[in-house]
Amino acid sequence: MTPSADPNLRRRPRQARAQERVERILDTAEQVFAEMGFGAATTNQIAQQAGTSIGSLYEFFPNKEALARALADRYIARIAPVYDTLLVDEPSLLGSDLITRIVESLDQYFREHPGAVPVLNGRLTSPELAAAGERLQSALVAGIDRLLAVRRPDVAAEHRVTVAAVIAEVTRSMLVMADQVPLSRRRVVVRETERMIIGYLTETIGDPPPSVASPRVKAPSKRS
Amino acid sequence: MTPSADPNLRRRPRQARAQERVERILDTAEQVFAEMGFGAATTNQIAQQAGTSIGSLYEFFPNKEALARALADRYIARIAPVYDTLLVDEPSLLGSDLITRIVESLDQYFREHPGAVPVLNGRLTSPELAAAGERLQSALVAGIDRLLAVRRPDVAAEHRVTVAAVIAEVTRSMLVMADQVPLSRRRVVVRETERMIIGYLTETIGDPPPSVASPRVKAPSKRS
DNA sequence: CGCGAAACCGAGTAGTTGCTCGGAAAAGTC
DNA sequence: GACTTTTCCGAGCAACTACTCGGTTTCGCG
Repeated sequence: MTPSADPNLRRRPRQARAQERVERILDTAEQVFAEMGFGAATTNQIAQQAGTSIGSLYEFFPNKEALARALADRYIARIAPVYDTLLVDEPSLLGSDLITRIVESLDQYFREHPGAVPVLNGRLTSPELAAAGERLQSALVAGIDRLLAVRRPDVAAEHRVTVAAVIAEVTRSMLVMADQVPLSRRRVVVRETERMIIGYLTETIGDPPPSVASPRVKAPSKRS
Repeated sequence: MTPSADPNLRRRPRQARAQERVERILDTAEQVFAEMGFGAATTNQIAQQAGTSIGSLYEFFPNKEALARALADRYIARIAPVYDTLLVDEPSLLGSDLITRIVESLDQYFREHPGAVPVLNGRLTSPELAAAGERLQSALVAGIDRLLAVRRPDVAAEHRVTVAAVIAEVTRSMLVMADQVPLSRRRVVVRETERMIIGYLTETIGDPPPSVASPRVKAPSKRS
């Protein structure tokens, strides 16, 4: 069985030892790309820092760009399930709770996968990685747009997509900021992000959907 | 008078011809750094694309990093007056008008100096340029914080600086987004940015709207 | 003009980079 | 064990990089 050959790999690692090595190379590449940018990073350094040899690196990866591509693919694959659960609608949730869920989940993901931040941030100067970041962001916009469409079918599509894009962008940039702030302030920043977006959403589109025949919803009294 | 020798220049250009050349080199470097990142950019390409020779480039700039440093300094110098007028308080202005002024002025600046966007964006992988971007952002945070302090001396300083940082970050990221969006939608994005920040500010710190009730912004053909 | 200073040039240099290749070691299979 | 396949290695190569240098052209000014 050939599980669809990866075009980013010159040869698929068959033994566990080699698979781990490939992963370790990717982990290191992620780190080095984030530190000095794609252009300035050297494959020799990546290999050495990954505790292997350039020979081994090029045994599996045909060239430097393939490294970036494989990295990008890995991000997409890893974050896909998060997006899937995130962007599935649950009618029992208020709009504001939806925002909270999105922001909190992404924040948690970034805490657990620090290397993903530069990708979302767009700080990695490589066409492949930049494209991956944009794909991720587009998926987020589309998902939020879908959620909005379900809740407020009366809002014009054009306006809706603008709102979705704004929400996605603020989410992204604020979470990146939260990631760079001292750990003790991280929660504060995340909460401010949620407050800001919820305020914007409410004012823009009108959070409580009175017209829709929605089953009653619990109203957690949270705000001031 | 000797206007304090520039440490980024190996020799100061004395003739107009040379000064223009230096500027052109900086303009090109800005463009090339933005396109491919500092690490991947080559000085030979910069020289060629600037319509000059590497010899001339190195006649004035001692090395590649100095190029980035000079570029950073030029940004700081160019944007300083904008910040100065922006962040000076005018008591006649409402808080919301202050926000509008800040966002509009920065947007105008970015429209007139497209090369500045990547710097603010943090997309330029060079310690010097990244530091310049951060300095700019810090200045913006400090300025907003000052404005807030004057208007709401009762708000705790710690909270105030958080709010200022949030406002500055959203301003930055949204203006970068506005810059990358089709020109026809740019105004829309800028306006949404203002609405969002004003809403956040009002809710957070309670902007006292003395006379007029808060203007219900843009509710196009939809009732709630 | 003339002449010194400033500006300009680009082939060349030392060093670095991405990447190859032949062979040694380890793992899998019988 | 013996034989095959996979994995690993790192010296070395062609290409490219940042940067130099000696020489030429242009400017400023009397």
